[in-house]
Amino acid sequence: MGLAERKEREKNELRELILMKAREIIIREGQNKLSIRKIAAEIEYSPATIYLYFQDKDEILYQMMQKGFELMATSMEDIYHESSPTKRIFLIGKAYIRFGVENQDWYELMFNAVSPMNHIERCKSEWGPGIAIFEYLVSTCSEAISENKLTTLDARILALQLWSTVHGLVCLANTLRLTIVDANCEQGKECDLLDKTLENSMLSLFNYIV
Amino acid sequence: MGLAERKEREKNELRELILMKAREIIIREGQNKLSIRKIAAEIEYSPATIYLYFQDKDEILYQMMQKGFELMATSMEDIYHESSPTKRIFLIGKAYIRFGVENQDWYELMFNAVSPMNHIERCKSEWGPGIAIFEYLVSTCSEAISENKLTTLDARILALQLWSTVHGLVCLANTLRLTIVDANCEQGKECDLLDKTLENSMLSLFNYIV
DNA sequence: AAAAATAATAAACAGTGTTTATTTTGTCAA
DNA sequence: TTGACAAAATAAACACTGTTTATTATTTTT
Repeated sequence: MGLAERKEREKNELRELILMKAREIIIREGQNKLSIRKIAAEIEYSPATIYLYFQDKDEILYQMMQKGFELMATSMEDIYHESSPTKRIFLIGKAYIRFGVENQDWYELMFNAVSPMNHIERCKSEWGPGIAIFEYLVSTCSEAISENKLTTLDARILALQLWSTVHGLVCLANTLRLTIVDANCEQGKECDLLDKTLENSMLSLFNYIV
Repeated sequence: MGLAERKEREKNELRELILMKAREIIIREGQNKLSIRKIAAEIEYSPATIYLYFQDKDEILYQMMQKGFELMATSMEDIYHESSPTKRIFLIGKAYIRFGVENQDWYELMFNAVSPMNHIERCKSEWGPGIAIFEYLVSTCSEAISENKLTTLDARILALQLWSTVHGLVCLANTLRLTIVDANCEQGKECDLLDKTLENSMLSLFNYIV
């Protein structure tokens, strides 16, 4: 008697519909324009209904964050083909920055927003995809370190250095701080400064061996 | 006839009172709890009155940002005594991170918030104190480069590398991303990872000469 | 003292997230 | 098929938010 299953399926379908619409709104109007009431209006349910499927707005944002990680993962797929770990790190950095400036709302959600993290407090150690990306970077750093015989370097610290650099760059760019420091670097468009700084960071981090 | 002056003074006094209360609220309850109505209640005026002294909330946030820069500047005062530019850069980095994690709300306003920047759009090139700090870093980098005879380095790029790294670290720490990646690094308290990464960055950025 | 200018406000508008009590809908046994 | 029960959906309210407008109170000037 597939009744319970059907019920379950229907519940999941509405859950997915809510997330889908939320995604559409974020893409169309930006993250800060997303509201429970707007989702409700678009799926033609009352706002209260959404609370039968999600604990609160934070949980929706948390789910959106997960979707963002999926997006990022697919945008980085072709990098894995690169065999040289050093070059791979460079490509990861470039792709990371690219994703960050081209998907500002997702990026904000994934790496800057605190409200979806409030939700994590409850279901501890659930920032899975985020950790996965970082751990991938760590192991790539390990490979690169042994390839370049830079035994003095700690892979974890190196990974964090890289992450901080690109994260810092993306944040500064997205919040218009680079525009101010360097007028040539306008929001949205490809910015030399970003690439140049990343390149320099790579060079110095690998002790000018690259 | 000091009437116009008195009027002007009174107007400025209320302006300052508004900013003072806003500051108190931010310190007491955090930036996202700051509201026009709360300020109004605390200064015992109606919310509408505030709009006679400030265009909108963004302008208040912008003014708060300026206060934040003053705060940061005073917290960095003793660094100027250091004569070695290389050491000075390191001290700036440490002080920057320290300020960032200890004054999260100010930091958010100064280096991450977009809404006060909306206000900048109107009164272009007004992120003065922010630029000042960056330019100070650039010139310190220049000194350090010539001191260490690293003529291949561009002072501006180097400054941006440094800024990105510390900014990235502060952001990751403040938004709980470091907590997740490294369980030993809890919010608020001094975190080894921050210092270690900064140290490593300094080492690599200066080509292991330091 | 009357007129003009300035300052302050009450009330409304259009939003926000969330909760509670109520109503509608669907399921299942008698 | 009908009545009982459970599940799903909602209307309405609560407590907020930023901002505007028309009105009232105060102060200055004539």
